[in-house]
This record gives sequence, C-alpha cells and structure tokens, in this order.
Amino acid sequence: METSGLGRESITIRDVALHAGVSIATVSRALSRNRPMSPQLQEKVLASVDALGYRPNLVGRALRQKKTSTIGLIVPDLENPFFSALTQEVSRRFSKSGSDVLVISADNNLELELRAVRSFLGRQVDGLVMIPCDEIESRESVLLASTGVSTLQLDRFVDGVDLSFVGCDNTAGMNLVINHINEFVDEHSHPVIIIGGGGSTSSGRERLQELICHRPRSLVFDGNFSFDWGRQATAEILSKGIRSGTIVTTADVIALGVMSALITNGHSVPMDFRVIGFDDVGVAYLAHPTLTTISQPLTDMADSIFSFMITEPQSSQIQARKILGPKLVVRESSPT
Amino acid sequence: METSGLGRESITIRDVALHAGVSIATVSRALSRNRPMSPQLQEKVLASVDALGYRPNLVGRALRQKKTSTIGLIVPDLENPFFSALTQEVSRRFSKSGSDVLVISADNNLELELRAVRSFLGRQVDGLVMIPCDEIESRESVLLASTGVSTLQLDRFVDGVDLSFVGCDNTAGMNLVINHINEFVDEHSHPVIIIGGGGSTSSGRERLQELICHRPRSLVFDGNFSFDWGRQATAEILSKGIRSGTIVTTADVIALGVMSALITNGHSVPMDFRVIGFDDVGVAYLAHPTLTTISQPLTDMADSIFSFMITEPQSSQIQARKILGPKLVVRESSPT
DNA sequence: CAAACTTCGGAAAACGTTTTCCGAAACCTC
DNA sequence: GAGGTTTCGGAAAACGTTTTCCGAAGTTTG
Repeated sequence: METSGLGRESITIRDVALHAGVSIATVSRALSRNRPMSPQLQEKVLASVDALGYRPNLVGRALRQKKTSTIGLIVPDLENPFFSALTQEVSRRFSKSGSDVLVISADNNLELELRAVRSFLGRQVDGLVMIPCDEIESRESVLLASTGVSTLQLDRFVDGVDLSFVGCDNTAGMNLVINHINEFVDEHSHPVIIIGGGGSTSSGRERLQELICHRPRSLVFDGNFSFDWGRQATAEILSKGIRSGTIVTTADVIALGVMSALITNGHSVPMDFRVIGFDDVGVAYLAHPTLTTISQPLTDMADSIFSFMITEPQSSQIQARKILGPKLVVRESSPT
Repeated sequence: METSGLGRESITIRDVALHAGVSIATVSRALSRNRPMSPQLQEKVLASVDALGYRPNLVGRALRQKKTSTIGLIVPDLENPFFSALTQEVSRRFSKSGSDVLVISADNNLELELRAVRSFLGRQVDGLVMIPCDEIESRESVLLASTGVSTLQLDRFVDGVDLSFVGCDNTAGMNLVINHINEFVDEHSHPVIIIGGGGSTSSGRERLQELICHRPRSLVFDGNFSFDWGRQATAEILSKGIRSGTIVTTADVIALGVMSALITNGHSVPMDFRVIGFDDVGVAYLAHPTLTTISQPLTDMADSIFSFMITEPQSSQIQARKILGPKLVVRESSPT
C-alpha cells in the first residue's frame, strides 16, 4: 500500500510494532538479537519489517547507545596519490570488521582541518584517525580531537603531543637511500642534490634531516609535497648550470615532477641525473624511466591503526608508537 | 575544576544551563541565535559554554531537527586519480557553504557500495551523491538510495533510473578526439587502435561506442579503468606485430599504462605510436611524453552538483541532466 | 488606567532508538 | 501443590538536542 517509496515520512520502529501487533521493545529485540525470543514472534516481527521496508534510524540508535560504529579519517589532501592509497587501505581494513570509515579531506588547510575535527567529534565518531597537515600548526586540531575521542595519528605526527602514532620509519628509509647512492656516487664528479618537501610535516622533516645529516655538503631545496614543486626546483637546479647529479627527494610526487622537468629539458635519467623518490605510489612504476623509491608498508599501517583502535579502548592514553619498516625498490631512475 | 579534559562523560547542554543558572532552552537559543534574547543573558550563557568547553552533540541535534547538515559521497575507487580529484572538488564546493561531505570508497565492489548506501541512509544524510560502480549492477544501490533521500548521480549513471545526473558529455569529448586524429591519421598506413575500459560503466560505454561508431574498422580491446589494463592491452597489440598507429583510450589511467608499456619496449611516442587519453588527470601533464587528452570540467561539475542539491528539495524527482562540455588538450603524445 | 500587544524565559514534548525494570506466566523441584 | 526459578513481553526511562507552548512580566495604545 504505502510502501510506494514516495512517503517522505520514514517508517519507524513504532510503525513496525503497530503492524506486527507487538511493543517497540520487541521489535528492537527481534532486530538486535539482543535477548533470545520465541522464534515465531521473531519471525512475525521480521515479516512486518520486510513488509514495511523498515530501516533503522542510526541517529536514534547512536544517541541511545552513545556509539556510532563509525570512525573518522582526516587526510590532508586526497589528490596526493600516497594519501588516497592509504585512505583506501584503511577503509578496506575497517570495512572488513563492519565499521564504516568516513573520510574528510582537509585540502591542506588548517581551518578546514579543525572544522573536520569538530564535525567528527560532534558526530560522535567512535574513533578518529588523523594525518595532520602540519607538525606545529595542527596541534590545536589534534589536541581537540584527543580530548573527545580515541585518536590516532597516522603517517605524520604533531610535535610534543601525547598521542599514539602509526607510521613508517622515515629515518631508516632514508638510510636505505643513502646506502643505495653510496654505491654509485663519486663524491666529486657527481653531486648529490636534495629536494625536500613538506618540511612542516613530521615525515617531510625526518626524511630531510636524515639526508642532510649524511650528506651535509649537498645542495638543498625545500618546498612542499607536490608535482609542481619538483618541477620548479628542477628549473632552479638547471638554471645554476648543473648538468648531472643524483637528485634525492622526500616524496614520489616531487620526484615525478623532477623527472618530468628534466626530460622536458632534454636531460637523461638516469644517464645525466639519477632521481630517487619516497612512498612508492602507483605511478612511480609507470613513470619513464620507472622510479627508484622507498616503499611504505601501507597494509601493515592500516592493520596497526585497526588494532590500536579496536584493542585500546582509549585507556592507552599513553603514547604508543608503531613504526614500520620501509623497503628500497630500485628501478630505472637510478643505477642498479 | 573538572575541566581537566579527562572526564569521559561529556558535558551537555544541561551542564551549561546549570552552570549559568538558566534553562536548557535558553542555552540552546543563545547558541543557535534562533530567537533574539537580551545581550547580557546571552553573554552569560556563552561564558558558561566557554568555561565548560561545551560542544554540542550533533547526534542529538540531528535527531531533533531531522537533518544532519551532511551529504554523503560514494566513489567507486579513490585510487583512480580522476575520482580523487573529483572528490576533492565536490568537498571543496560544499565546505564553502558549511556542509560536510562524508566520503566512502566502494572499492569497486558492489557489496560495499550497497553497504555504503545503507550506512549513509541510516545516518540520515541530507543528500547523497553517487558515482555508481556499474551501469547495470549498481541499480539496486542507486534505487535504494533514491527512496531515502535526495540522490544525485555523478560522472556515471545507472541505466533506466529516473534520477538526476551530472556529468560531462562523453560523446562530444570523443568527437573532439576523432576530429583531432582525423588531422593526421592516414587511414591505410596508420591504423587506429581503440583501448576501452570501464565498459560496464556509462561513461566507459559512451566513450567506446562513439569511437567505434566513427572508426568501425579499428582494432578494439576492452577492459577496465586501470594502469594495468593499459599495459596488458599494449602487450597484446605488440604481440600482434603492430609497430605503429594511433592508440585511443577511454581514460588517462589506461593511456598512461599504454605509454609506459610502449616505452619500456622501446617504441617511441609519438613517432611510432600516438596515444590519447580522457579525463586530464594531474599526471597526464607529468608523463613523458605529456599526454593528449580530454579535460573534464571538474569545478563546473561540482558546482552543478551543489546547486542541484541545494535548490532542489527532492521535489525534482524528475530526471534532470546536466551535461557539461569537455575540452581537447593537445600535448606531446600526439602531433599538433 | 484598562486593555491589548510584545518580549522573553522556562517547562515539557518531541525526535527514534535501546535497555532497564517490572510483572505475568510457565516451568521446575521437593 | 507450594515455593522458587526461569522465560519473555511491555511500559517507560534515557540519550542530547530543538522547539512549541505557556505565562509572567513589560510596553504600548485608546
């Protein structure tokens, strides 16, 4: 009859109770299997549910239960392929266990990031996973998040905040790079050029620091995690008359910009310049030449986030850190 | 005192009322500015709000108001750079007007897509935007969505469903491609090879159909929207002994895979093969050679989605279509 | 100055659930 | 067969808001 689907008033548990001739408590129990009940009654209720096309209102449920079966994920920038891959991986992990991951992109904007935190907090998510935009400036957002709900930092952390963190070992990763280039870099004839990015993020800083520490004499450029920055930095390098060298970057997106600019200007990779990235995003394998880089253990990271979130009811306010090991992937952009 | 921040029990409007010595109605009004009130009282309430660090529970509010100030966006695959760019654009547009966009990735999985719909519906989003996974198989999801809330289809639509749609004109886009290749393709010496993808999606099908219609004698391959498929199809082409031609694809991700495979095997683009993509994702400009492609009006699409969602209270159940015009971007992978 | 508005704060209902509590019936046990 | 235990359905409270309604003031009007 009125299952026409046009009805703007949605059917509630009350309608089902009326239809089945039972109380709303019974309907609730039939659906939640919270308490055993006689099979015939259960069936009757379920029949009414089907007949009316009833769908529980999760807002009502959340209010009563004080939980939403939802976790929030705030990412700085979905257009960075590393973050979209990580997002996908985290979503996949949680969806296996039945909880939904809701994603908001902060668009590399501190104000939007703070708004996202407020929104998720107000919406009573059961947990919050943040990839903070900035090591210093995101402090307010992260702190606010942590007062309201079990919060985890992923990939990047905020300086001096007592919150659990899951990420990859950037220092170890850069050491793999250093060892790799030591195999072919002749200190004098073949300069090492460092192009940093995301210096205001913990991972960007860690990677850059490690590089500078081991290669203190190198030419250093610092910018952000973007294709354009890689291209721009390359233009500067070339304008200095440099015509060969090993260019180490702190992210694949930068490295891809670098290679693009080099090749456009007629320089060969890896003959003239060797280029090395970090992250191992999908396109790193697609570029030409294919990009030598550091592969991050995305699946492990997602798994760790999941177990932190599930096993720790927030009691572990104590700062726990799960640092996962990266791998070197040597491809065509550097000699084997 | 108890503003220590450790308190698991969150402060409610009731606590604020108590602290300020007013009723909860007054607190609500002070915050919502729903009704004018004396400034000194307002200030007193606001002071208490600050003192206690009160944050409204949006779940309670949503239950009462029957709206969540939230729209849901379901995307097939965040790792496809076209979708992450589109997601970013839509989020940006809505966040300007103060409503949150919550994103769920269906991971190219019909079951997850259906679950995402159920989840958003249950969570009472004010609107739903879907990029359906499959032209046929997503029908159940889309239909379910449309019964519960104002629903829009974006970029792809489901066959025979009366729902508004926003997307780009794939046919026109492919015509631009056809005209472009007509300028340099010598029918006999230079074969046209078509690599389709996403044939089970409306956009994939539309693009492929238009191509085949204008170039009926071409060699045609059909697969999905992925780098790997592009690579794989290329391997097949080469294995047939073909050593030159114009390869037209239905998506940049495919085209990038194609170019990668061609170059790896020592073939030159655009000397031996010309390659053409569709979408104009960021990396298209980064590839080497840079990729000739069709640029989709992402911002316009987001704007249209926004105005459909805001101006049409759902009354416009009537199928409205907003088809936006694409542009041809000629780059190095094809002759100018 | 009485009557009629206006202003503004509070009590309470409402939103859709889940869950506690209660009581009736049924079932044991001796 | 009386007393105790278990089973199971329903009434009602609770979750945190917003909003309708009411009534007590204050203000205008004739």
